[in-house]
Amino acid sequence: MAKQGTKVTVADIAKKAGVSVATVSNAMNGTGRMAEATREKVRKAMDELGFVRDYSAAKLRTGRSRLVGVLIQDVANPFYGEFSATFEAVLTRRGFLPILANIGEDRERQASMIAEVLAHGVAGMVISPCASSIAKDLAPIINQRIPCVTFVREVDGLPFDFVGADDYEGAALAARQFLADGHRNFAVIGGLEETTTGHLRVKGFVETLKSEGIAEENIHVVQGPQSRAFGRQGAEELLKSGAAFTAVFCHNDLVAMGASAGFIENGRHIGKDLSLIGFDNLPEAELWSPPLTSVEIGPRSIGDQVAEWLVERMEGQSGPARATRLRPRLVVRKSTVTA
Amino acid sequence: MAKQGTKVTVADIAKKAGVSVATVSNAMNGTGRMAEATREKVRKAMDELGFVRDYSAAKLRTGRSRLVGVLIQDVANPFYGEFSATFEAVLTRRGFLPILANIGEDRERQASMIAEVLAHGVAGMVISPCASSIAKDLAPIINQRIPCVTFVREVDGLPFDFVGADDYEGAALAARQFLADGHRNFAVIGGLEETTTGHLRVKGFVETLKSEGIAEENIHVVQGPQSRAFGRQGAEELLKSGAAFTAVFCHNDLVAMGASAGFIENGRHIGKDLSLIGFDNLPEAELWSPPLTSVEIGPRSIGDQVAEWLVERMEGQSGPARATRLRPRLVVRKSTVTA
DNA sequence: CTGAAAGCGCTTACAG
DNA sequence: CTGAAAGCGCTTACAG
Repeated sequence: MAKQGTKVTVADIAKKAGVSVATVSNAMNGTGRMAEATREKVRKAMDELGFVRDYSAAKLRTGRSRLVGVLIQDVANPFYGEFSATFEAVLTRRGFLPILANIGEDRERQASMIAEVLAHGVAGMVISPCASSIAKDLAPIINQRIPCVTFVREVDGLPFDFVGADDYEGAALAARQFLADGHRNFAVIGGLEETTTGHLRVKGFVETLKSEGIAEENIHVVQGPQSRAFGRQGAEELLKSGAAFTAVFCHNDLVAMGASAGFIENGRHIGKDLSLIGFDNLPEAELWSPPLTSVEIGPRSIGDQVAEWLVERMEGQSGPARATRLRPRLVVRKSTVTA
Repeated sequence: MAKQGTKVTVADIAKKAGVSVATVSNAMNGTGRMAEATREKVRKAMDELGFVRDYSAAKLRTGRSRLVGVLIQDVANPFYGEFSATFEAVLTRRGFLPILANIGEDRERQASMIAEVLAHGVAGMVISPCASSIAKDLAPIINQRIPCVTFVREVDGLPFDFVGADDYEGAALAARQFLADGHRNFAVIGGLEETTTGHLRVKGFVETLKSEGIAEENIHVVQGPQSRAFGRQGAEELLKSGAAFTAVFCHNDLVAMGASAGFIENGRHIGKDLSLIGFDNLPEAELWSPPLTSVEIGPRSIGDQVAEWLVERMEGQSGPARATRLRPRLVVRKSTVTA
């Protein structure tokens, strides 16, 4: 059935089907009008010759591509895994395919991956910028005039749509829950201060507590990378400092899971003598023991919104840059108890 | 600095630098020999004009591409997330970029994603085939003569390299641990029988027990999708059946985490009256409460090996298809106790 | 090294 | 619908 060896082109299909190359192209792309019988003839010829179209030739001719760049911190981080899965589902449904690159927290790698992805001629791009990014780092995307949506982490001065969560409010929800449960001594295992998420979550938590009369010396903050390892390390640091606290807010669920292990190993009992709140409400949060109270922001909602906006832009919609911060929701489970 | 509007081509660079297009191309690709001063002139012109090379044009001309297709079940599954991160790291270091597509357990989607990825002119492809796949499903890859490595799930009759884990032996390790701990009544929450992993893990576990004198009626098996949700459902089914068991082997850690929640909600105590073993040793296993005993097979080792073999093939290495099943290792933690 | 040219496989404007 | 042709931006063989 499939011809092997030399490449099958639209010209071969045209000859086989007894039509012009223009008709083959139109049949493939659903452009122009044509009798159903003609379309069927073309389809049959393609099948018989084992035709595989060549998007890179089409891209060269039209300037249009069906590839989309996705630059994230690390796809092994479950938050970005969930995001990517949703984003990919929407994009492939629309006929696009994602090119994925992990950039870590490395501005140099981010720059070189932006360049690589652009060189592949993507139709659009989405990026959650690495820590300490500034607008200039993303300039090549602007110069290429391709649509881009940033997400999760915001960078000032960019002409791109942004989709994130209301990090400040999410942290405030955690603070209010702890206060309602009667806690008076707090700790935070926060994310990197050089990211908007890291900064805003610590800020939202601390400011909310202070506005309710909690003194600064009763709020102990450590900050670092948003990883399981740092969660555990943060827990150990807090314990070693001798600080008194009964309620711990973590940058995200990964950090909370690491912290949970760190606290338990050192004799604390989550959901008994220690309350713990995470962020993201990953699938594991519900299954955790005890089930983890978490601020839900929905990587899947973010993925959907990012994909929608990017597709709109790729389809030519113009207008000023939009920004949305999805409303968080606190999912209370057994890791939080009254003081 | 960067010219906006019209596209900057090698011809523009050549004119600006006062060299030929051949020299520009050679400078870009490190081909031919040339004075360092010439190379520098070209680099400078590229910078000043904001040149972005066009791989799709190069691909059309040479037939060679720097894109690689990655077809997996679901990147939101942490196992595939870890795999993808490792694979991506190796591939980008070698100058390739991955196109990622999730195929679920859907043969039709698998077929259409294979076609899409091929149409983008990838230099190679890696795929963990969906359940019930047969060799014919992957025929388009063979016809296109592009290198391919399959992994995790094996399909008979394919001329591709395969990288997986020794699933049978991994399950046997779990069985032997339970036996050594004195258990006599067992349950399995297995994966889909239509995948080699699902089939071999159940088989390895059950056969090992039987060979040690355990009767079939003391081994209760349920099988289904390798998800958290099925883990919980499987736990509930097993409890409802009234079967007696003190040791449960799960297809993987995701299933084990779901099962863990299901058992705990129904009054069982993991690491006390119930022993639990997972598979994959995800980062969460160590942090779980109680820490989860798991068969380690290493998505990262698999990612490394798949990437190495694919790159070798893309660089032209021929020879018969290779297959390796990485040796599993049981990581014993507190979710397993003596009966 | 230069310079001029061909050609990869498409899409599309054009005349019929 | 056909048919013939141009051209997207590269790489590369060729003669110098």
